[in-house]
Amino acid sequence: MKYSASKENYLKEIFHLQSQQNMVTTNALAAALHTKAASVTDMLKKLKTQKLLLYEKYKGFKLNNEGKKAAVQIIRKHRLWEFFLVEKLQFGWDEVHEMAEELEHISSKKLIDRLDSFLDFPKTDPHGDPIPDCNGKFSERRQLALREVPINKIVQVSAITEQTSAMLELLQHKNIRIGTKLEVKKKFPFDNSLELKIKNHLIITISEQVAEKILVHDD
Amino acid sequence: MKYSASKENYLKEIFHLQSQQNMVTTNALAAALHTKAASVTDMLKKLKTQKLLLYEKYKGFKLNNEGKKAAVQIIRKHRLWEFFLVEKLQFGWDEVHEMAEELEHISSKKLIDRLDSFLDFPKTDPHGDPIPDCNGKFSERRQLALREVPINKIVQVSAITEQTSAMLELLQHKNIRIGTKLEVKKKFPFDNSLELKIKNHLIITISEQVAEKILVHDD
DNA sequence: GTTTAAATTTAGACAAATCTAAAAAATATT
DNA sequence: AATATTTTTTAGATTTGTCTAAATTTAAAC
Repeated sequence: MKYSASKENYLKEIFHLQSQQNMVTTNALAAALHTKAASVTDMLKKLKTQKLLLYEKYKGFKLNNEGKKAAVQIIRKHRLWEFFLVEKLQFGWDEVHEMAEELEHISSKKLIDRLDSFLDFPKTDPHGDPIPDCNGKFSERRQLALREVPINKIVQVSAITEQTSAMLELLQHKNIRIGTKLEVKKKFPFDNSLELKIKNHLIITISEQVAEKILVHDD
Repeated sequence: MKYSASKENYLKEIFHLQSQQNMVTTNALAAALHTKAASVTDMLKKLKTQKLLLYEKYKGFKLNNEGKKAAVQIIRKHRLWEFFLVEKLQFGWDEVHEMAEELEHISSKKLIDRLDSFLDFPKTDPHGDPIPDCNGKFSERRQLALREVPINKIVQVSAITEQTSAMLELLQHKNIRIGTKLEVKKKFPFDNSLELKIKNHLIITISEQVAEKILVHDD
């Protein structure tokens, strides 16, 4: 039930790669973990012995249910800590990843469930990625780009697809972050810019380039 | 500037032992760390090489300034995390130590300084031990047992000298914890029990046995 | 002041996680 | 199909932190 930080990093990374492309290769995993293929092979054998992974030499590998469950718990921790760092300690998106990489290995399940409650059960992390609940379930909501949202519909920001500091600066200035409630009040066909109402009072304008990078979901 | 979790545990424990008895022995350190004397000797050599420790074979050892500075930073982290766990995540005193043992090894100084600020710069942890500030300074205040406090003087609870769960239960019931403001309204010479005013309104009674275990300082 | 006991250190081994360099298997190329 | 290339795995070494058992030093007892 408790794994080393290194094993947890492997589990998490395999989970990510395997949900993107269904074929995960030794080399790809090595690259993602900034390590060497030989080290990956070594670890795969250990994870297989611990029954977290299905693995046949030269043939490929993937997480079994046990492995996936473990990976999801690590992802939950990572994203909850990121949320905490941004929401409570006032860090920017771009600063929190490394810290969360350490915090995600804190073992106590009770701690993370209390943190979840303290943060009021957030559904997405500051980058907009979904946070699984304490049973490992992701609540999936249909996301769409802000520029596709109909006029006068209230939506909530769930993700930003471009995570640059230039974007962060712009959004901070305009008071937009994950969880912000918005309503599109006007669309200008000339340049596809939008006028938004934020939190029921402020009116701001954003450009087409920004509007297509902001993903939202129903309120 | 960054040390392994294991080294940090050694530094912290040497610091504690050396501030209690000025002679720290290999065996005492081994016992405190639940390890063996041989392992301690091995580590002492490494800490000496890293110039954190003054060490002469068979003669003894102690932290130098560098080592003390490092130890204090770890103690700061441990105590701030304990405070966070109790104050924000609603854990009891008796539950937080193990979790803090892990959290204290999270490396970011910026994180811990932000946490300090978020918690409003607490001066003592939930066990009443002082929390050093971001420069490593302990703010020392004169403490005295509650039974020694003069009538009608407002004081603040700074420590409980007996950390049992029976004591915790009693104090939780009576709404007393670290930081609580108190005023002794009456002393009964018959049994040395006290009547206290808590937070300017509630009047409660505590026994002599309890009153001698509660340390307070000026408000 | 020897001898005995206790504390400390060394020597050698082990587990986890990593690496380099070489071997083996699977793919791709002609 | 035979050869070349890429991918993956093995073999053996390294680092960190630990251990046991034996040796050494210091302290205590007689």
